[in-house]
Amino acid sequence: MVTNKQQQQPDIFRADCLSRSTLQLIASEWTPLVVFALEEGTLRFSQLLKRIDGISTKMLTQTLRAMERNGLVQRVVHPVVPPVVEYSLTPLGQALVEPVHMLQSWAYEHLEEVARARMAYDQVDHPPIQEETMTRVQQREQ
Amino acid sequence: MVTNKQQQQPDIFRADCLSRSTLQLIASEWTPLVVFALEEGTLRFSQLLKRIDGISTKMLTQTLRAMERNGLVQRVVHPVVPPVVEYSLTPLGQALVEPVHMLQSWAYEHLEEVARARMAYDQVDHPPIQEETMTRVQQREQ
DNA sequence: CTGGATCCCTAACGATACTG
DNA sequence: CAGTATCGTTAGGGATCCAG
Repeated sequence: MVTNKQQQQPDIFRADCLSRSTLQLIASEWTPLVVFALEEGTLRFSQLLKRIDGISTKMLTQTLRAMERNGLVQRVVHPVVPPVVEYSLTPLGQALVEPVHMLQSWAYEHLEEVARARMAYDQVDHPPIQEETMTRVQQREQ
Repeated sequence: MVTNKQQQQPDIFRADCLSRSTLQLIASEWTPLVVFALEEGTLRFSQLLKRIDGISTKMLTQTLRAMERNGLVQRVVHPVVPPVVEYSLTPLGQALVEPVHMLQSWAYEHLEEVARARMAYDQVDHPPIQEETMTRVQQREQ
């Protein structure tokens, strides 16, 4: 039975297309960072926590669980005390490395350009952007 | 002056690195879709609204404003009645097209793989994922 | 027509404390 | 060590009405 609501032709513009939710896996604040961190190999929970500056245990757990559920990471629990849990990318997760790297490259390369654009925008009139139209991320950096 | 807190070497793992917030421009639910929509040319607000299924006027406005501020889109207001406002990608925004396309490709190609991973995960024991560990997006698709 | 302003509810998230 | 549980705050975001 492959007769669900899914089209043969995925269409990112349709709200009910699976590709939408698939794309949004990486539209999370942390997923790309986890991908980067695990890119070079297996890491334990605490190692990830240290590597990814600013993430809380809650968000790390949450992100890892979601990624595991979506088949991006593998979670291996070693039944010892104290517990050892290792995370690594699955092949599916590794397939994501390159695309996400391109985003990183873009970010690195255009970092100053973006910064300049912001300053320019903020200086020009632009009736003081009301808080509602700023994302948390943007406010953080003020 | 280039002597702000920014390193010569951007480091995505640092919370205070500009590249972090730059990367997160596209970590928004809607930004990638706006990029896709504007990829082929200029569109008006209402056209974007129609093209991007499921977006609200508020989120579209918000997303466009953020993208404008960050130099990704250009907003042109034609002083006519009724008003005409056109949006298009700046060169900076166009530079984002390719990376984001790779994500789209990844999503399209691995769509079923992800779906299968989810089903497999959900069937196996896995003490019923508590709501807290699911993102809104994930809940939506249940 | 465009899109700003409000209202309001919910989900996201950090911080902290706690357990197998 | 690797999380889970809980609490409190705040941002996200839909719906709606309004103005230029």
